[in-house]
Amino acid sequence: MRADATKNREHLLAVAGAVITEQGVDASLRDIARRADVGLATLFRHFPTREALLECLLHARFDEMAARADELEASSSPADALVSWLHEFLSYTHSYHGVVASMMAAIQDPQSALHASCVTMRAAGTRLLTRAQSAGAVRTDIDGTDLFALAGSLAWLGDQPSMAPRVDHLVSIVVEALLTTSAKPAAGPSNPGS
Amino acid sequence: MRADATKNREHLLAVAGAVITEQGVDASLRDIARRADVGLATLFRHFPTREALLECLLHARFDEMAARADELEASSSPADALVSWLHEFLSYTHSYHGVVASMMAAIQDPQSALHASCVTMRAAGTRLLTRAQSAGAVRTDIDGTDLFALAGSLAWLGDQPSMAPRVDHLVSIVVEALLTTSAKPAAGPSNPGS
DNA sequence: ACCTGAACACCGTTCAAGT
DNA sequence: ACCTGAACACCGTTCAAGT
Repeated sequence: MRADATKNREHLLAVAGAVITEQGVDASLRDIARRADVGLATLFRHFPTREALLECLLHARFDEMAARADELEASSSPADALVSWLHEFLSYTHSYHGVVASMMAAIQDPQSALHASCVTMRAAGTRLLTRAQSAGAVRTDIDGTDLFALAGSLAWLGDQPSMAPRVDHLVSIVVEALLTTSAKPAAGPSNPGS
Repeated sequence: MRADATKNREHLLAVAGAVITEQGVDASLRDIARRADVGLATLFRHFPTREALLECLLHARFDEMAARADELEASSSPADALVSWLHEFLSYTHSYHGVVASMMAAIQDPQSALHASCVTMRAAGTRLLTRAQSAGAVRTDIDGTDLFALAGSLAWLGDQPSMAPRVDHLVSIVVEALLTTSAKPAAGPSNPGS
């Protein structure tokens, strides 16, 4: 790649990151090119689709999230690791308005530039989920895609200004529904002590 | 209103209903006017905003949903009424792709043409929720807006083609989290038979 | 009183023409 | 090899001009 091309590409990514953080994933591509002082067609050749641009922006953080799952797997209890990771997923997606819709579309479209990253993300969550299920900490009637769906729907809720303040509360209710240890300790003492 | 105006208005509503059912709430208004064989400006004067058009399309069904809540209140147990109503809410919103996002925005914007209808809808759900809570059938740490949020997030999930098949399962999990009677019968024999 | 075509400022996408 | 301006077909919104 020619030197000016690399420079354009990097500058475009920086500007796109700022604009999308500010306006969401449906921000005007024309506006991004304009702010980057670059021809619109230049943006399109570097990133042939909006999703290709998104992928370059998100790739690093997606990998971090996968690595974070490994860390949590080593350092926390199965249930805590899963719950912590879910919270980090939510706070991350919250910084790019509308990104969950793109992720939901990409996860089942192998043609999408975002596909691989989403599969990686789902795999990381699935790892934590199955570990928690093996430990008997989480109900076994859901799989990694169900977890992905629940996380996505809660993330979407966080994108709605009217509902954002209540998301933490609703997350705790959904988490409680997943954990088998929430056996209503007050209700019945099935096996309380050792 | 002049006779031709009424005719235009009704024809526009019929066409808009068809197009939006087909393409979702973000369908092109220009396309709707075109299919209705009417000038674009005519559509704009009858319905000054997209939400005003949506409101006219949804109003009747919103009222039906509120009436349906009353019926269920009279005919079913508190828990069954709430769960049935939630399912009807989901199957209804499913027929207008993207409508839940509009509802979430409208519920806290009194300026929105959709505001009143959404408040009515939330009130209907709240009625069933508080009845179930009074009967001790549903957890008391959520209110009508939480219910609206959960219903909305599940409806959004149903709009995502990749996740639609799993929504029923996830709904049942969320419902179980709301009901206080879901004391995990398989886990511990607290009170199995009579 | 109501309708309409045209204008305006946007958008994503493509491509011939430049260097 | 890379960039760009201009063209194209869209979009929502507005308004002067028609009947």
